[in-house]
Amino acid sequence: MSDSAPGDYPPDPLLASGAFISSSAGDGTLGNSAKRRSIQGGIGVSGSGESVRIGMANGTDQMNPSLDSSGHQAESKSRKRAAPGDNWLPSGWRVEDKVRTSGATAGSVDKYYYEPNTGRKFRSRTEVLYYLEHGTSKKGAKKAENTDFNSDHFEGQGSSNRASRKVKEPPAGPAPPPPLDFDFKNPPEKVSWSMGNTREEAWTPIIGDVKVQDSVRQNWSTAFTFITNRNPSKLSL
DNA sequence: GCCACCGGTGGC
DNA sequence: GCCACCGGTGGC
Repeated sequence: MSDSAPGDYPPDPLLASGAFISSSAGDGTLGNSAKRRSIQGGIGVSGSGESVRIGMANGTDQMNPSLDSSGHQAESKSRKRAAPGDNWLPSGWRVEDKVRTSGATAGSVDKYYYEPNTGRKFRSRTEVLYYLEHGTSKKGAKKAENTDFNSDHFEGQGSSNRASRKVKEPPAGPAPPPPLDFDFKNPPEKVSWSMGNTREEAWTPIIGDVKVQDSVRQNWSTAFTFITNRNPSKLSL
């Protein structure tokens, strides 16, 4: 059935920042596959109907206008159904497609988004964007005004996401790390990008002679994703 | 009290 | 008609 290319999953979510690197224009099979709400005859299967993907900017955008002529699926609709794929997801985030197994809507799919560091769960793109902007979820936003910049990044990769009991706003701790950690006022003047070895999908940013940390690069990606999703008109800051 | 899950609908 | 989104609640 599924046949995505074997190399679909980067070894490390931190590497997934392909916002500007479109890998291969050939296999454009992604995106549409999740577009359905099949109601299967056999209900009653318990769990196990889920698939998880790593959030990254997949090379869905084809800058090739003359590739297909069977309909215009441009993104002119930017109200609701604006995200065919998950390209808007900042790198590192996970998406989970959860299939409903009972009830009148059995068979339909719910998407959940997980923040890489805390594992916080979101039910919609709207919620994710809100979180990226405010650093908190709408519901948990009571009076936790914490501008503490906890700049130590974790490696989102650890498989330690499991034992989390309650995933939500830290009741007493500092606010979550700033989702948008990028100094728009002082961007680096020059960045060199190099691809170290062929196996790696990611390019490595270098400023001067110093490699840029992965976490920093990821912040760039997150900021880029957020801005282009949220404030396309304010790109000129 | 929390969380996961389903129901229902507004917008396309 | 399809689908993303969110309200509400049942179960733990």
